[in-house]
Amino acid sequence: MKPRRGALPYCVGVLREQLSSPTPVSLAAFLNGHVRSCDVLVQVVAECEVEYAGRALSTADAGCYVVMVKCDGSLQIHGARGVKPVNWQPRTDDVSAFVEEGRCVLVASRRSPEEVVKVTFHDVHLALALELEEAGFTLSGSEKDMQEALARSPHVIEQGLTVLDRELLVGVGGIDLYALDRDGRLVVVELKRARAGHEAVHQLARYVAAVRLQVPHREVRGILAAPSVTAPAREALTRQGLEFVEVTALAKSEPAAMQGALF
Amino acid sequence: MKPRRGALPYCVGVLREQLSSPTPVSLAAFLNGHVRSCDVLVQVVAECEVEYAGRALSTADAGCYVVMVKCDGSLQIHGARGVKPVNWQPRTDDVSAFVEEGRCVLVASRRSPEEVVKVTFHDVHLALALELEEAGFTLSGSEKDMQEALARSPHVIEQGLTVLDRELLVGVGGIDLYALDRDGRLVVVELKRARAGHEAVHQLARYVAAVRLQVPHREVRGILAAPSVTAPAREALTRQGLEFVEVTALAKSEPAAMQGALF
DNA sequence: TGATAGATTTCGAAC
DNA sequence: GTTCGAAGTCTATCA
Repeated sequence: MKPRRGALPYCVGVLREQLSSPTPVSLAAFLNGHVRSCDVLVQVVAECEVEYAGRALSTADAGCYVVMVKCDGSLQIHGARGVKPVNWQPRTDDVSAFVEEGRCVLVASRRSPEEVVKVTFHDVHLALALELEEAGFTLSGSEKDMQEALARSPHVIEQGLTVLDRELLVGVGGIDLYALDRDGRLVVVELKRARAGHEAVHQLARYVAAVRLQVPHREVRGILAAPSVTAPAREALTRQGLEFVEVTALAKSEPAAMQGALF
Repeated sequence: MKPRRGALPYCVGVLREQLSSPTPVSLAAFLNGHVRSCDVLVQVVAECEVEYAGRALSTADAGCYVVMVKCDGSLQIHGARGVKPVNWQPRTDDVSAFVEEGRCVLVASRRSPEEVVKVTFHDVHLALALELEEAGFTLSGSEKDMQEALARSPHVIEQGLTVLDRELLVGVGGIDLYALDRDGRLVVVELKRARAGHEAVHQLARYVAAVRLQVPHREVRGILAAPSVTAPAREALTRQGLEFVEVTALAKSEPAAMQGALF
């Protein structure tokens, strides 16, 4: 790595390069040099304005933001508040910087959908190139985990339930759990990892209708399995002759143990 | 601002404070001193591991991440790829740092839902406190804009249409546009800024049913207005005696002009 | 490539 | 606080 104007002496290891108050030319060179480099995350803290054109149009007035370009070409511009960036681009086909009218401009574009984010830098306070490491990540408690757990222990939903299939496709969309109750009736189970609203009821109703259409001679039950339901959703269930069963998303011991470990 | 161990000389303006390779004690002091300060965004680049317990459970193995805490208490931990952080917490009730077994630990928690994110710092490369500025932001092309435009020019949907109401509440949810056609029939219009799927059809059907219930003696039409529909959604519309009208989300001239301005 | 559904969705508005 | 729906949602999966 050759040192640049404004580069600091401790640019080793994770911190590949740091520029303090770079000129537009050196910022553009810095950006073009590091963007999309393997495992390098580029960050610029600057007064800048941001324009977006694509599925919608937006303008962020000149203000101080943190601009982040990751090695996969994703771009995000963070303001003072919120997890969500002010502007972003999850995938880009091209990210490049240039100097225009004495200012460094970063343009990130993608086709399909055709979109552009343009960042015009005014005062640049800091530019960093960081070399991050990928590390293992595990998540549990998704709907998929819940489905696997209930497929192993269907009695949690109802005594005598036998699972016939998971992710059974009926027309469009898939039935989370397709089962047989103790009386030989078909059971369509729709799972929700969190409180269920009427969309969940609608989904369940669609699947039940699809099964009834395919198997007209059999009785078909519909069960919404979730940790809780909203009141209107429960009414909708009752109205349509569907059922609700309370199931907790995570094994009860797990979160408690985790909470204990954290405090 | 009093200078800390490792603080750099150019800590003025936007860059409130910068620490290079701080000790666990100084990092904890730094975090507790800056977190939730007005307009201050705190960032730490470090080898760390992250645990999350709440709606789900997750663990990120020790690796190099960018940890960001904004002044509203939101937390996000970014890895090398993607706009989405590895871990995050959109709202927190408490963010605090302390030293545990010789390591700085950051804990961000919230009640309702009860959630905790714990970051254990190993090697800390950089810690920044940045003072960001809020600036104006405008977005156009949202469904709300579309609704306003169509309320002004309902003939775009159909000749002779008269808008009676917008966001009319019927039971749960609101009718985007409630209108009267040239023959005096009531018209429920559901808008979508992007391609509409069967959820949009379901929404429309619910609203139409609600209006028919409230006004049993009147004929009620249902129109889905969107730039396009999926094939299954179109079938569902036909099946339920509902209609589709193609409306483009943005005025055709706008995006083209914007694109031109950007390149 | 298109369609569907999940997501620790986030975010904001209405009640 | 609850409920609901939009979002520039994003992302993975499957036909």
